[in-house]
Amino acid sequence: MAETKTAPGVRARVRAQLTAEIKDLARQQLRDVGAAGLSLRAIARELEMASSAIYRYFPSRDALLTALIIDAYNDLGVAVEEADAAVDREHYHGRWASAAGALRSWAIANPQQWALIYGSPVPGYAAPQDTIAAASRLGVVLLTIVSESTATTKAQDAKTSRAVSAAVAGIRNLTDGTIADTVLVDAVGAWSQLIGLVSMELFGHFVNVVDDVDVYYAEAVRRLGSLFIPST
Amino acid sequence: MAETKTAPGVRARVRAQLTAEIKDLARQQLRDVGAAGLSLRAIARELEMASSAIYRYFPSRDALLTALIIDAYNDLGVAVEEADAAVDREHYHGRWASAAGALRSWAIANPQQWALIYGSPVPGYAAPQDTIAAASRLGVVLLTIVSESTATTKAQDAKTSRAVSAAVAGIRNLTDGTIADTVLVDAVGAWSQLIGLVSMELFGHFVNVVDDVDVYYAEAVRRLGSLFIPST
DNA sequence: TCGCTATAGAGAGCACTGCTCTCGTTTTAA
DNA sequence: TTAAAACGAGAGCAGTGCTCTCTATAGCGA
Repeated sequence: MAETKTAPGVRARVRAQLTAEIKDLARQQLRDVGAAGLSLRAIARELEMASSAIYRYFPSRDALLTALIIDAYNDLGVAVEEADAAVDREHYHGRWASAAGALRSWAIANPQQWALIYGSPVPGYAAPQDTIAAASRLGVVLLTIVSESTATTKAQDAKTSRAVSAAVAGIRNLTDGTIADTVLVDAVGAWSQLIGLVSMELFGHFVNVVDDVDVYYAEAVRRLGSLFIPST
Repeated sequence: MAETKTAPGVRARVRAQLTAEIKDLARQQLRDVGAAGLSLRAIARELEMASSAIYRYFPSRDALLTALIIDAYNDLGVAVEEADAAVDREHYHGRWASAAGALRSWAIANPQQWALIYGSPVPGYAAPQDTIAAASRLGVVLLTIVSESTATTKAQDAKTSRAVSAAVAGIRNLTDGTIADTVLVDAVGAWSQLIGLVSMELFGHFVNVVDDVDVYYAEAVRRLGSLFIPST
């Protein structure tokens, strides 16, 4: 005996914490010098350990970035989910506005992480399978709002072609399947527009174009929502 | 006499050509390894010159990238301008579809250059003033189509708030100023949506979402255009 | 035509990067 | 208690952007 029993894996615990510490420092570096300037050696230096030791926790720089990407997807997903959940279920316009607002707020608060997930794919072009689950959270929220809001009016005839219907078949997996094709097309368009609006703002394309982005974004979201959400 | 008169600057000519050669090799490297992997030394190696000699032509790696960015903006601008010009002036829906189609076609043909201009800002966050002229070409084309198409129906009352009107004041510089506020808001939204759609596709966010992007994009563009272009 | 100056290129070198390999040490599991 | 797995350190390799110094030369004015 005398096994001191330092919990199932005192080593695993310190490992998890050190892993988190590395990611925190990486995020801090992201803020300071951007993804391009993220340096494993600098992180090791700040941790006062040999640079080679970092590789016990992340096998490569890209692996660290991938971990940060997944975290960012989940972070954003949670933010938008909570914003949606904070509004009365029947108030679809409110839910849409709340979710869209949370999207932009999160992006402004974490611009480098936004760039990580919606900017150019940083590594050689590696979109690991691990990310897709986390990545779909945002889409699920937005599509669900649209889907639920139109559930009562689904009798409208969808006069899109069969080709269009097939083109958006994949996205049906994220909905309950009862949504009309025309609405689905508009919803994906609206989704893309939100991403576009936020990216344009954060990446500097709205300079000398849109002066008061707060006001403009709110108006754009409102008009966007009124396209497919039946007026109350 | 006997001045051999080797043209005003034989040296300037070879310099211009070498500069172009460097940019060509850089674009090639962009295609192969992406912006992150672009290496001045590798270019110098292929040119069979000392790495330090490259700095006679571009003072830094970022300067090279900036030059490529400006070229990309102009390239894209020309492509969209030509697509617009190829359609009968009065056929606004056709012009819109043609311009939007050219936008996506160019992006698919030059994905790395698209990433350069609409992805995350690669350098430390330097948006040089030189780029803004080239960058606005796309916006001018899109806004002009919308502006001209609604010129005949500008009598519609713009029931947006004064705040919204002020928010989009900057963009009026790119139009003739007679466009209604509501249309302006929609036009900037449509513009952003096009950027968003193409970025989503190129950056891999449409995997398992939109299966036939060709068909979907065409439909999205059509529906987008019908928002603010009066039906023929 | 001559000579001076701006320009082009070469080479060495600095500080930095990601990553690998080896070698002790320590924790864990059998 | 012992063998195995995990950990950290250090040296080292190949590569990077960029700077400095040096030499040759092309193009200009006198």
